[in-house]
Amino acid sequence: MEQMSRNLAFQLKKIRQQRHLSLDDVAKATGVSKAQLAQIEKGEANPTVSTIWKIAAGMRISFSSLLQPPTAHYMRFSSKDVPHVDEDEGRYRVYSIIPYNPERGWEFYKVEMEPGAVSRSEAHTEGVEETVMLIKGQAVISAGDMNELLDEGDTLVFSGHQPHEYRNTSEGLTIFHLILQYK
Amino acid sequence: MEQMSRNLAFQLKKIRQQRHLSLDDVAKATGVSKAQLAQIEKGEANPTVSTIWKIAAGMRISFSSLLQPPTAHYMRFSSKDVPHVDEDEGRYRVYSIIPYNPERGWEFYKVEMEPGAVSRSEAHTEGVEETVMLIKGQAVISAGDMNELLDEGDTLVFSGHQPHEYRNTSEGLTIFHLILQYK
DNA sequence: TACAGATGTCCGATAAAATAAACAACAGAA
DNA sequence: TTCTGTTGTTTATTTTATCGGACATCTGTA
Repeated sequence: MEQMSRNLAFQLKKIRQQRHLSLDDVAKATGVSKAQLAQIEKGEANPTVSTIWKIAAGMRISFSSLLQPPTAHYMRFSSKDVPHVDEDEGRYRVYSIIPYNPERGWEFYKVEMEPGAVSRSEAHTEGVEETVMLIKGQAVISAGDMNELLDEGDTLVFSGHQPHEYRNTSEGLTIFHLILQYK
Repeated sequence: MEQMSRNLAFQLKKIRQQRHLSLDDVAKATGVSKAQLAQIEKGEANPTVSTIWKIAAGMRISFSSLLQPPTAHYMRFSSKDVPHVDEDEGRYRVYSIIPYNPERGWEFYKVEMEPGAVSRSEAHTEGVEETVMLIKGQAVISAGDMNELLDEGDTLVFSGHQPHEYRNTSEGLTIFHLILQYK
């Protein structure tokens, strides 16, 4: 969420400086007060859509150019404090490595399954694509008429639009990475 | 402005109904209050970016899909109350037919020039492209080393990144359409 | 130096966005 | 019918986005 404010702050300041405009100039061109513009450029604001509209219209730019994240940027997700959810009485553990982000459109999980653990998922609405990369152990993934056994190094891509099931068929811990791609 | 609210209203309601969710469901998934969601779906709200972020993230959709205007829609601009600006002592008249819109990225003008009228424009910042379609009369358009004479039916496209000039070289009124394309 | 203009920041007041809770309308089930 | 749960709407309250104006800082100029 304040991811957005940072992008906005960066892009607005960049465009304003590229055009050699002062805050007063932009305020005059957009109808947004100088104070508010200053707050936005410092990333300390949470503007309304009408404010963003005024800025985009006044500056003759698109929304996307205002909301785009700065290029050549990187982001690190620490292995500490990764939120996780348990199923099947703690024998199926899901770690959210990269949470969903509207700009990105996908999310990334690490999953650990104890021997014999099972997880069932309802059908996700419309176009969700699941990508499973098996790191350690063995798992069977079923959906409709699909029934695939994955060993270490195997990767499976399938549509999540129907109910599906993950099952650890090995004697030990099974670990895999999971990407959920939306829309 | 409230163009935005309408799009948002339409798209959110559409997605919610496609997925057979109630306002309570969406409220739980996004962390945005039911009351606010109801207002948004009715187009009576002016949400903040953080609210939109929460909705997009919770519903696993992108911003663009939330802000896109409904397809198969049309919009009429009446010839009445078209705002216009005068230059060169009223001998150069600019009518704003379609004002700039951040989703569209361009704007549309009708221009009327009395005989001998001249208009000079400063260089527009960065990537502005001008398209002139001459409807009636005759005009010379100059920019840098370009110097083009346009007759009825002629069209000229050029970059507006340097100072340029419009001049009516005919004996009568000259009329042309002008599209300004940004970015 | 003093001055004037321009720039970005800060502050109090106000309008409005967001929430939680109460409410009405409606459904299906006993 | 009555009851119970689910839906969307409305209301009251809190929170905050926005504005206008005051302020401090820094120019370049006389």
